[in-house]
Amino acid sequence: MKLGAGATAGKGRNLRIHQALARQIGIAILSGEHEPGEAFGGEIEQSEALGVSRTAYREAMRILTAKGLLESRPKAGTHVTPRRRWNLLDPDMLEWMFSGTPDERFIRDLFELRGVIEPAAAELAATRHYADDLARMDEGLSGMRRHGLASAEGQAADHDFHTALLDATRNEALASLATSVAAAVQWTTRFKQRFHKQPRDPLPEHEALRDAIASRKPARARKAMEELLRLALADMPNINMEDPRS
Amino acid sequence: MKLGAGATAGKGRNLRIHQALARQIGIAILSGEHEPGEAFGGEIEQSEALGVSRTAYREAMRILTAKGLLESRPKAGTHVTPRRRWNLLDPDMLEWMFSGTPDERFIRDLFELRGVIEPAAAELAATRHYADDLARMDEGLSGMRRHGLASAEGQAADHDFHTALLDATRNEALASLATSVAAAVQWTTRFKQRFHKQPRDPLPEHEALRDAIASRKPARARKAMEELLRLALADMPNINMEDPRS
DNA sequence: AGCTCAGATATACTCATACAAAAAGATAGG
DNA sequence: CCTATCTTTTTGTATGAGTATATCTGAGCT
Repeated sequence: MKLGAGATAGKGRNLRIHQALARQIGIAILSGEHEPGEAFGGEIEQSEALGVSRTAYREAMRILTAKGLLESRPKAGTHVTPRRRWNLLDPDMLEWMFSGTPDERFIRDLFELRGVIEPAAAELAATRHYADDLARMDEGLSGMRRHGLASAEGQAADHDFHTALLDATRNEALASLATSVAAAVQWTTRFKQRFHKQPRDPLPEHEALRDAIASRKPARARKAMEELLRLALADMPNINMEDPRS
Repeated sequence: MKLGAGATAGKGRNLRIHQALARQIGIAILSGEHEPGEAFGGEIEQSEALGVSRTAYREAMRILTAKGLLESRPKAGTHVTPRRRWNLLDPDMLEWMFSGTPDERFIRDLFELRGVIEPAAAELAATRHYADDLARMDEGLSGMRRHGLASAEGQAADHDFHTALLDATRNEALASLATSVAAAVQWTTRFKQRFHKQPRDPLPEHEALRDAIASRKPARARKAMEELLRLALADMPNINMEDPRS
């Protein structure tokens, strides 16, 4: 089993062996290739099968353990932990999860989380933001205007806008959910691009939101964000927010 | 510099060297002993200074890198990453953060996050919960009744109640915030115990919340959770939710 | 003076091997 | 049948050698 060069188009660049291994095995676990509770083979066996040294293999295991995917004890061996213990909102985990075919149900969950976090964040940002927060949001907006949401630059600008908003809450706990929110945003737009040839331009709502925050109206900011999310959801016809079972 | 046996009373049990090291260094970084951007010494130098092998030291670094605290490149060395990249909501990180004297401002942030997550979660749980979710919540409640919130068992039962509620949302993204919410809950009660000799019993609100969920009334469940949080906040006189700057 | 490129160098990274510690499982004793 | 001890498997730790790569240096060119 080879890894390394261009393992996964787009993101698989220049990773050290232990990182590439962690990514590869992490993706395998997240995609359901290994059941929770399943025992991995011993270190020697596995590292040889993968064609890497025991050192590199062990360092990969440390990474996966740190993210709650594995646990290992002497004599007992290494096992996949129950899903409940996985740090699903970890940035790397999200990247791994979405590197392949993402689970539609988890995208729904993420979008729902976004629906919980962002309206509250908008409200807080409206009262607490500083000038530079607004500047960052405006920069994001102009980037979206310039490049459009079809391009990678435009999507990055969208990302920046939402991250700036979360930072403006002056709440580090909320701000560290930026990656999770960004993942939801990313897949929202990706779905839109997939289903509509001519997707609706979400810029007006973004600007309304920005203005509500700039004028320090918390209630209006929340409403603006909720409207933005409502319209975003409307563009994802295949996502059903009502039924929790797939 | 010694580590190992009983490093931090209460939690420092039976950790392997790499885990103990990661914990120790992680705590040091989180408590501000190392500025973001600061360069660590080389592996050889550091591992010798700590009296451990390079293997163990490197594995500790892998763990800390996985949590976003460090990054390292050949020739450049190992540096502390900017705070914005830290995975503050990672369970281990929370444990490390609260092992010493916790930052009061971050507790405020966590409580605010709780205030965003839990009302929404209560609303969702009311419509989506299954019988076993309710059973778990009831078990938590009876544990709180039996032991009281002054005891460790009672606090664990409280923890279980809130975790069961998050699980009842059938949303894995929300559920994986359980540890963060639990940390906030834990410090809420800890503050209460510290300031009031005879802290108010929060059981009535918990029961009202449970009943609202059991009878599948989303709006009432949200209200009940908001009331619970309002009263909890009232018992923390030193936490000021208005001023974002400490 | 500024830029491009080639080389030197420091540093993390990988590998192989040996040994230590821990914990699950087997075995003997009560 | 339960308890304690011994055995053995598996991860954990240590060490030394060698590799790869990003940064830095400086020469040569524009």
